[in-house]
Amino acid sequence: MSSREPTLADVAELAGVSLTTVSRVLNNRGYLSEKTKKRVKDAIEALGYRPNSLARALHGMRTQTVGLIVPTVSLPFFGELAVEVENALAEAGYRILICNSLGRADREREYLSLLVGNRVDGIISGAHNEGLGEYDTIRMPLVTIDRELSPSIPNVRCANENAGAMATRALLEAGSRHPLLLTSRSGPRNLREAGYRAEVERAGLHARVVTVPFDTPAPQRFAMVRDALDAAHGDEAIDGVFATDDLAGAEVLEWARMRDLSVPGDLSVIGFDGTETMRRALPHLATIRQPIEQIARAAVAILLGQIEGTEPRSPIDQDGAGRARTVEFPGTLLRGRSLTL
Amino acid sequence: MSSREPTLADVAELAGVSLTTVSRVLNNRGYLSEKTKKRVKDAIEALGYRPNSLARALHGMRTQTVGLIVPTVSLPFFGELAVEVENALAEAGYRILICNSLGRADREREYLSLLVGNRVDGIISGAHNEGLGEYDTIRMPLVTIDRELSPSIPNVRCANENAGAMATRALLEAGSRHPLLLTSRSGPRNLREAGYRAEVERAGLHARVVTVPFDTPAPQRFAMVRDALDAAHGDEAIDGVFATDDLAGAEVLEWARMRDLSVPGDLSVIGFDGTETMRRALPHLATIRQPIEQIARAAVAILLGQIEGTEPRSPIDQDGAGRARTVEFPGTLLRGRSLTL
DNA sequence: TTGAAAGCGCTAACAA
DNA sequence: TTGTTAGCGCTTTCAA
Repeated sequence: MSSREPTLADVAELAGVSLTTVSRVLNNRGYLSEKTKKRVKDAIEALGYRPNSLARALHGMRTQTVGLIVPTVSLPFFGELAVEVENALAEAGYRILICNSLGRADREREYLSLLVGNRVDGIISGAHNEGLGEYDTIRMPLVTIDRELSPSIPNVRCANENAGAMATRALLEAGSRHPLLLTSRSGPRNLREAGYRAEVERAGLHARVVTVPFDTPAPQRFAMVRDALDAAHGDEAIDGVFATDDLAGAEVLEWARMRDLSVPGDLSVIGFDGTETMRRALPHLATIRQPIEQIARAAVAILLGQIEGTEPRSPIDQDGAGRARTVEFPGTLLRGRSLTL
Repeated sequence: MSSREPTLADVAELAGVSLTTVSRVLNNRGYLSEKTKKRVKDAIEALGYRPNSLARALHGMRTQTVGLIVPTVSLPFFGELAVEVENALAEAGYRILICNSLGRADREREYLSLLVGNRVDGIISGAHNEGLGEYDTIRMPLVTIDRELSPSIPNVRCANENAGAMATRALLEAGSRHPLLLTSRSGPRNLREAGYRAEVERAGLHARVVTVPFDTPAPQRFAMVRDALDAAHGDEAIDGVFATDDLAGAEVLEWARMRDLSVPGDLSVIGFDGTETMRRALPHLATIRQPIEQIARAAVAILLGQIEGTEPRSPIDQDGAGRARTVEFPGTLLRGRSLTL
């Protein structure tokens, strides 16, 4: 807009000192007389000068910026995760560059490039399309959240398998004999599913898994849930559902209402995540709360340890071998009317 | 990690050409023989070279980055807004730097400084603590979303006053005679409130407004809503509530359940925002949907117009005088079981 | 078709 | 206590 941003030189000229002196005042380094200090500060004030962080970073210094890649901050879990990561970073004087991959590999690839191009000091990824080779190219500190990318990259997450078992147990204790799992992608990498399967088998029951992909667009999504649940229900009456996220849990509740199933009379429901937003929206939905703040803090601590080259001697996990650390935090069962009255 | 990122010089050396040539290949400028082009490209590939955008931007060029300030992306409205803004920007080759002010003036101030320091090309602010003088210092393109900051700064928003009236009318049509407004800050700048008041008066009824600040921490928040509604209800039975955001609407529903008020039998409820997340979580909550995508696109269009110096001759609004444009998009009434069965 | 050299705004030796 | 100077990685005249 109005002309260009003032530079160090402008300040120096106005204050009648050299560039170095201004730089010193800015960084509070070396010996300065109070008088020049004041003169420089006044000049800075008068011009509304703000140091150009790009030039600063170019000098080989840190950018003090960390990239965070998530599927989309519009989902409460990732939104809250982003804010917690931002808070943890802010305490250490770092800032965050948030990237929404939307679950698309091309966007994730692009963002990875962007982050490297912007010389962030490190990356936290909570969204990795499996098989994105680009991560191997990354020459900077990297930590993943939730999904594990590779055994050589530190991973922080909720103890998903335990939590999955906990949720399933809660359904069984509420009397469910035919508990069903509603998740977004089934497979061996789905640890919540593994917990569910283990617990169901232990009870001598059989597992039933229904899948609705995470990134299904809004209009079709509920229809898919409805159809899938209808099909399963016709097969053998569903009397309990463990949905691996709370929004899916909400859809189960809506389905139950449509089909005149009383909750928890005919059907118990438990979700996953326990974000603040979903607690406010549906306080009666039982769920497993992920310790988002702890996860964010641990991820940041590990990353900053790598960046600053001083692996913090944190109490959390330590892997003797060459393998990176994996840190798991337990989830918390939040009971609610959707489970037991 | 492994050593440092490769630079232009590294590529040039490996390819056996000059820096200029590599730069040319990168930017596809000037005449190059196919042979050198290929040699350079191979070298880039081999080294995994990624241009340093900071150095590039330092050269007075655009950073192709726009800052977005919102209270917090953990709230669905702002989360979805951020993603839409990001999408609109991406189409134009720009990226986004998301900042969560958390409603704190100090953090907003800090972020403003950060954005200027990072030489973003422009700022979109959806979170302005009133009376933050810093905005006057901003020498770059600036657009506000929702709340108006100053008449000289373009503002894009939902037609809040109309929408507030629409919501109120919906309650009245559903039979409410004592509709109450639940909002986060009451006052003349609250346009949804203005719409509510106008409609209530037109119907010859009296306005009742209950306030629970936006940034009340989770545990206290519901208690405050409950107490305030209890007090109002004891005063004169509430038979309708217009909550100026859907999460507050959800709390009203919860309060009604606690107090054994049937919805919509005893009490009609309508919220505001209509985000995808809240539609999934509470599809039966009537609401006014804000056209988030349109808002985001318009804000980006206006901002890029300023940045690129070609005010797009958009159909939307045009202000003859020196005042900036204000763009309003209508909200949409989404009926639901909380209003009428 | 290619290269040499200056400079973007800043920091950091090295002098004075 | 302050200033001079040489880069950081890149783009861009101006020459060749």
